[in-house]
Amino acid sequence: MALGKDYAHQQCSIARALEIVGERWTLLVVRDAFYGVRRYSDFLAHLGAPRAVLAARLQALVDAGVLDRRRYRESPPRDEYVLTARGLALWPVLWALGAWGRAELPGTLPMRHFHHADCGTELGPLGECPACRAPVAPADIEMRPGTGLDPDPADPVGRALLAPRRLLVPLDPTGA
Amino acid sequence: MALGKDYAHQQCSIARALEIVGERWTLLVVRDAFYGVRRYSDFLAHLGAPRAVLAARLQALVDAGVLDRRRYRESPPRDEYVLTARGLALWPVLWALGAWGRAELPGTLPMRHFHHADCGTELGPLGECPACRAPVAPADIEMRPGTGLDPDPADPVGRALLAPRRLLVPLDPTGA
DNA sequence: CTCGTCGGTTCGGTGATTGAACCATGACTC
DNA sequence: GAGTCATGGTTCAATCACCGAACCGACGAG
Repeated sequence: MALGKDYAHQQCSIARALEIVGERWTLLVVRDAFYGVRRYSDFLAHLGAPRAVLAARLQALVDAGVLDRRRYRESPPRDEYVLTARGLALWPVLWALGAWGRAELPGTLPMRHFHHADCGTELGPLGECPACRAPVAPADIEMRPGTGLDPDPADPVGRALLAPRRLLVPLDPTGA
Repeated sequence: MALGKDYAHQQCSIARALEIVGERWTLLVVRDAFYGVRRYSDFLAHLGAPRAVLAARLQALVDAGVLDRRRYRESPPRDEYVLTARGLALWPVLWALGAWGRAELPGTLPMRHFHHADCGTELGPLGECPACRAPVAPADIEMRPGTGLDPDPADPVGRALLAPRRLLVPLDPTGA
């Protein structure tokens, strides 16, 4: 989108945030990173985005300091993309979007449920734990499948994400 | 973006939300609606988006039930775009984006401050009132200019938004 | 009757996105 | 060491969205 050019004159933190995460596919890449996806091929399989776009988005997110690209194996050389602290701080944005989609867009069953891993309570509308009355960090959230989820997705990443799992735990589609 | 086509297979509330508000300019239109902007020409002056794009976004938001288009004068016929309940529910999304931009993107002064109108306390990072310890509805938020704001914007809408004002109160650029 | 405003639509040019094909590296197999 | 496969991209033509500028119709004012 080349947002930097067009939103530059906007005197607004929202516009500045959208310059970074407002492009097509970008927030879905970040969402998958929270779900534990780390590798190019897994993002590709789960998102269905064109390869060139995915490569551009990953690079832009690394440049923006949202993702960190790091070598996890030397031979053959393989890199993975991991959320930085700045990327982890995007969780409230994803939560707010998901909560709005669940509450305001009719005609669908719940896709995924999010629980406070420590106590098992399902998170409230603001992403907080109603039992502990405190905000819950992404690392302390357990994701469980809902009734609206396709029980047999075509891609291996989607299948691996059917199991209850904690956010941010690295995904291994082959092991599922 | 024609998101409906491409995100359709995504089993995710976030993706469904982005189908509606994920396009370029869309969330900035909604932001301006919270600031009190209601008329086509005011959106145009404040956003700087191309006229055709703005018309398409307004229509899409009306179709999605986020904005309501209603006649406020018969002669000459004039319509205004007002947030519906579904649109008002988007406030947490805008707040989360703005909070992330303020906290994580370095090198700028605060643009705007948001206070609980009832008690005057500045809102906390989750959009809640630290004094009252409760979430604050958009209608109860007062917006005050920050030091990072351009003190003399070119467009009349930007000038009208320099004064402290409550969210959702209709904007009248000519009266400022 | 002319001018100005408002709320758009239309238009040609430019830039981004898409799907498909291709490629480089390294491991694994025979 | 030749062939094959997996990974992680890049390249390419075609399409689509976006852009700025111009135009248009309804209406009111002078």
